[in-house]
Amino acid sequence: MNQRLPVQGPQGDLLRLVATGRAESRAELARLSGLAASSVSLRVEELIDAGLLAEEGAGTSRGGRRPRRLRLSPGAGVLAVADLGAHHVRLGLLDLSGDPLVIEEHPCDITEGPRRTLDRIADAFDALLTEHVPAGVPLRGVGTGVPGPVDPATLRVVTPSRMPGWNDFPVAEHLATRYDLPVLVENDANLMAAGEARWWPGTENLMVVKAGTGIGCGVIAGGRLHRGRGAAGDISHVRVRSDSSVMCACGHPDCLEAYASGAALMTALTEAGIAVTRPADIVTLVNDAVPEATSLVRGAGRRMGEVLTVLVNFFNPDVVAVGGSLSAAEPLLTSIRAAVWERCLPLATRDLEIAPARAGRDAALQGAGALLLEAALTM
Amino acid sequence: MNQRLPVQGPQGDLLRLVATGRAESRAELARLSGLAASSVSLRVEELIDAGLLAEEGAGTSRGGRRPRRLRLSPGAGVLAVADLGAHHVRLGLLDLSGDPLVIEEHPCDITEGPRRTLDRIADAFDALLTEHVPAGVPLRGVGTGVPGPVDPATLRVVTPSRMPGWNDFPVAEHLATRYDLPVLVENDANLMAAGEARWWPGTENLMVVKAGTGIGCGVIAGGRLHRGRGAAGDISHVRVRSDSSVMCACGHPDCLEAYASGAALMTALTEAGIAVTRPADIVTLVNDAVPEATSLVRGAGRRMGEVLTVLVNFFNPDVVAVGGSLSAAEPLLTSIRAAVWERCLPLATRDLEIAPARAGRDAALQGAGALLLEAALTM
DNA sequence: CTCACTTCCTTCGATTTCGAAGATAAGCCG
DNA sequence: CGGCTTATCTTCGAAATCGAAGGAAGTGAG
Repeated sequence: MNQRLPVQGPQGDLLRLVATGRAESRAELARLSGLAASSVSLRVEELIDAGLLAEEGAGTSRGGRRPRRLRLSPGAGVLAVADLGAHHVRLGLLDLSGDPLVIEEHPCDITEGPRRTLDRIADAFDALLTEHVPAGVPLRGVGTGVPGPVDPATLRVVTPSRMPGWNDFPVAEHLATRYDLPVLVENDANLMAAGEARWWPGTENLMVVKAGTGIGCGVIAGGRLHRGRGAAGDISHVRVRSDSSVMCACGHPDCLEAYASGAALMTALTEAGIAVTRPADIVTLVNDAVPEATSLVRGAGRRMGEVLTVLVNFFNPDVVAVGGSLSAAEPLLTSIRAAVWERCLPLATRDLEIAPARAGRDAALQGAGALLLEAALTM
Repeated sequence: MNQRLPVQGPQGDLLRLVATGRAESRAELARLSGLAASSVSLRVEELIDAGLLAEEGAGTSRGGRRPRRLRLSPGAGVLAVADLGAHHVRLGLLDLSGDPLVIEEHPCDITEGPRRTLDRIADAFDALLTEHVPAGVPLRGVGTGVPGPVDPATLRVVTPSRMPGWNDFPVAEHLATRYDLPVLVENDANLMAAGEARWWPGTENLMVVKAGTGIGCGVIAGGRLHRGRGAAGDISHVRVRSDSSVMCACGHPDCLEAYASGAALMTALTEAGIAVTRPADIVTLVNDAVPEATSLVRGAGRRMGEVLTVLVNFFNPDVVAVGGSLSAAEPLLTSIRAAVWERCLPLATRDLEIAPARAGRDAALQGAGALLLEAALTM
């Protein structure tokens, strides 16, 4: 089950081009890889013989002979990916194109510490593999998202605020002892950004904002995930303008999170005598036109927009995608847009799109697949 | 004089590695290019025969035989680069390693419009070429920085605020009619960032802040210049927190530029009855311990730091380099640091360096050389 | 329908690149 | 000084890659 991919050389490039959906025929592979068409044919032949690629019907003509469409063979392998949240873990299996085979969600308490949590995930992987993957189809890589910063150099979790016992734990190494395979460990917002990027083809610079219980943000710069030193994308502890002064858990006053996160909105609603237990409840209230909820969401959007103004001027992205459970509340996006359009430089907003996230609930898992694929097919 | 470089294939890679200073010997070339040592030797032989590379003595041993040091041949060619400011143009010739051969500064009024300005620059180039470059040494590329946003797709200047007559002018095309060569047109802050990056080897993510008459910023993300859609790096029109309210030229209140730019400081000093005509005068006043000047610079630094706080959390760079004429005033950097350290996430500032820019006055020209080289040796 | 044209893919000899082995030139150390 | 180690660079047969030519399979115009 641990058979390595025979993809050291140019074959890896070809496989990756097909896996990521960038190429579907030998001709496209030749164009994108820079190899001669004849070499592509030879390599593709080998990949088909190795059971990694498969021919599947014909594509649409571009004015000449129709291309023979190439796909990753279903037997080429699977990836096991997880997205660890505070109380739940979402995990599943993907094929090598990053498309989901099976995804499920389990309750899970990260305060149990890294070992138990990771072992639970691995057990769940094993169960899914036995049930859904025929014998002989190899597992090609394992990846997980964690709700905290990850040092990209060591793949350890660093100074996570809500993950007691995880600080400096070598997550990747621990998983690698159980799976002798490429292992990916990444912050959940970063994974979400990587997943969302698949839904915006051609978009080189993308910001993905996750408005849920907290406020997360992932960044795609130049088509690649921007990690910085592992902490990139934090926008929740930016100081916002405000009349009063609210202390944030981080010890500073007036953080965005203290005003605009789902948690902050829930607190405010509860204080107003309106019962909510999850951010999704806020969306329901807004849809039911409860004025307090709508007004709060508007304020949250305006404050997020205010922060995004700075970042849009600076980063000048093509797209700002807004996801997370709160994003289902219409007024959020509207007021973010209003704030950004009003205050940003015209040049920065000229072609800017501020839009709902497209990837849906499995964004992070899709992102894990995309990154893992790159890793698994590069070595 | 317009002989193209014979560098389509892997030879281009090798030449680029030598030109950018990343490799100095055949062995290093082999390690960095991924080619076999034997292939490298063959290619290098050809490049030497073509007069592009030259052997120059021996390098230092790493424990075995000493490498034969490779350099770009002085006859390999030159680049002509300019950095256009509001009242001056700084221009010169570089060798293919990006090192300056000759640099001079002319007064120049960009309000004369693009044609006359660019023709003046080209005339100056021609004069320098006749005087400083032996016949037979070809010009390999031409580049210029402009004090406004450049659309990376069309290489036109777009909606520049202080360049009347330049809007949408095809700068690159105009230069290309005179020089049948690779042409580079780029925003000046971006060039400065590209130039500064040469002085921070190994630094993948870098912000360069230029504190002069205005406030500019260039961004290196993942080792490459981040352009966004052409407007990236603007930080001058970010709203800062303030008690009073000052209107900025852009039409919005309380822009950073209205408080912390050299122009704003000069206005404030003049109003206080202290005569200044250039940002450099402010530095003199600070060095002479004039309290009003020092206090103003401190305030400017604090406000810049406030804005940088947001960006450091978001972008999580390795280095923030502060340049521009105001950066010579000690208190500026100090108060920027204080603001960032105080408010940023510990994780983001853990390994952050906020330091004076290293590249000096010719940063933009060096950047033009670096980018142009990439362009000239890639095609 | 025919014919010109485009695109996709393969065949095959020429060229490039590789990689193992060896030659060359140092440093280290007793 | 003279082996021993390390590193750089070259030689040469094997393997991969290229590119021109051509066959295959489509489109579209007359």
